[in-house]
Amino acid sequence: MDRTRRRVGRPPRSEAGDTRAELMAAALKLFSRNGFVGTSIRAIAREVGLSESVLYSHFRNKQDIYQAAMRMAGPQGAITALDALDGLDSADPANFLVTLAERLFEIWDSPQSRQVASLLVRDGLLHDTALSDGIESAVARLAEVFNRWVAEGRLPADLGAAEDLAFALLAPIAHARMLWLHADASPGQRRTAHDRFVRHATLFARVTLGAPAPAE
Amino acid sequence: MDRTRRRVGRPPRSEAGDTRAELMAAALKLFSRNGFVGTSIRAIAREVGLSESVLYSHFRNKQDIYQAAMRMAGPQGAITALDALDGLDSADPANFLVTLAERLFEIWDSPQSRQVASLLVRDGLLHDTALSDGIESAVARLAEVFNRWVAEGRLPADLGAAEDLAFALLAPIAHARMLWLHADASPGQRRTAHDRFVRHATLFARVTLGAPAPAE
DNA sequence: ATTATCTATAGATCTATAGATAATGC
DNA sequence: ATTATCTATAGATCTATAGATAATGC
Repeated sequence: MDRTRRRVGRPPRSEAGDTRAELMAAALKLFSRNGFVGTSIRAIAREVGLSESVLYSHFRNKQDIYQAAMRMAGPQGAITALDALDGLDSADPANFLVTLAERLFEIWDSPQSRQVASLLVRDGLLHDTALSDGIESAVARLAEVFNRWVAEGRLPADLGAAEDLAFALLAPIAHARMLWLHADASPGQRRTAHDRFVRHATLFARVTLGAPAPAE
Repeated sequence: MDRTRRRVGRPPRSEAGDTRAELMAAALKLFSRNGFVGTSIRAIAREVGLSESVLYSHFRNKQDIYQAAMRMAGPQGAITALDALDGLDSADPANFLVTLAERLFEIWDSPQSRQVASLLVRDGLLHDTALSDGIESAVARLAEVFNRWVAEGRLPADLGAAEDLAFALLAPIAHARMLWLHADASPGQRRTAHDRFVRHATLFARVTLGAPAPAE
């Protein structure tokens, strides 16, 4: 990351790294901290220790760097977590819900996911359909699980619409993510997030299923 | 807002408006849309139809405009809504909760509140303590109400910590606000937000109080 | 010959200031 | 005299390009 200033000309093999990947990581870091307009090509190059013109041999323009960085970070969302838990949902509902919260925490606590969260929030992507679509489809996906539970008699039918229940479980977790799992969250903030994730899932399980929460 | 280009010199009385207020409103609008760094002094001046140098006779610098605009918009938060409902909480708990959701919607649906929401989300204020402190104190304030209800036998004592319950009610509402009650939300998005606010409060009341929701 | 870097620079902003100009209110 | 605006401009960035330079791989 912090190479010393190079001399003119192509650097020798021994000093070569994966420049493109380093540039994308630096870009994601700075974009997430200062936003798209708040981050200059120059600043990204300086972060990696290169001249700014080198970015134009790897990317077409600033927008292209942004897109490449977002593609690299990938969409590690709630849907992924739900898919991974597919086998577990027929076993113990309360355990499923708390495990889901734990799983979401693990995914969203990684440095890169936290940078993506900051970036989503910053650059209008929040107000783009990207994030709200993500929430909507995760809610719909979880609602299917709840409907199945109702059909199987594992969940009372008179609580309310499955979609409303799914929103009531996921929205506080998504909210805690945005508040406390961002790019430069302190260890304390990350603990707060974890605490909120688990306590909310536990409360939700107890109130809707009438069961005590499983031991952590 | 869209005055034609003025001629040199102080404008006659007939054309004078409240320039300072117009500048702050324009600044809030543009900051909320494009962020602090994404908004130039020049753009704010052009929005009001004045030369950019006029901003320096009303404000010290760009940062000063930002602060003035935020102060003008004011902190119309959940605490305000809770205070306004103070008399109601001893009457009908379910009604109190749904009324709170309606009240929060009214406050946060105004154009200026929506601009503030966008701005909070954009310029790191989300990651500043400002917003998370706001949530924390609103949660604490509502938890007091819940504790009183438990003491009065209006709310079952075995549901969980009052603070967790308060978070479970408020976080989805705050989340829906950030997703759908932003600066340039469509009428459809604003309806979605209202729908979410009310449906969540209704569900929450039914599940925790065991009572049917009051008619809207 | 190709690739990965560099230096230098054009042209477009942007913030902020200096100083001119014309209306207002005493 | 004071106030509210204007024009003009200095100085600092920023994006993007042109062209030089040195290592690599055939």
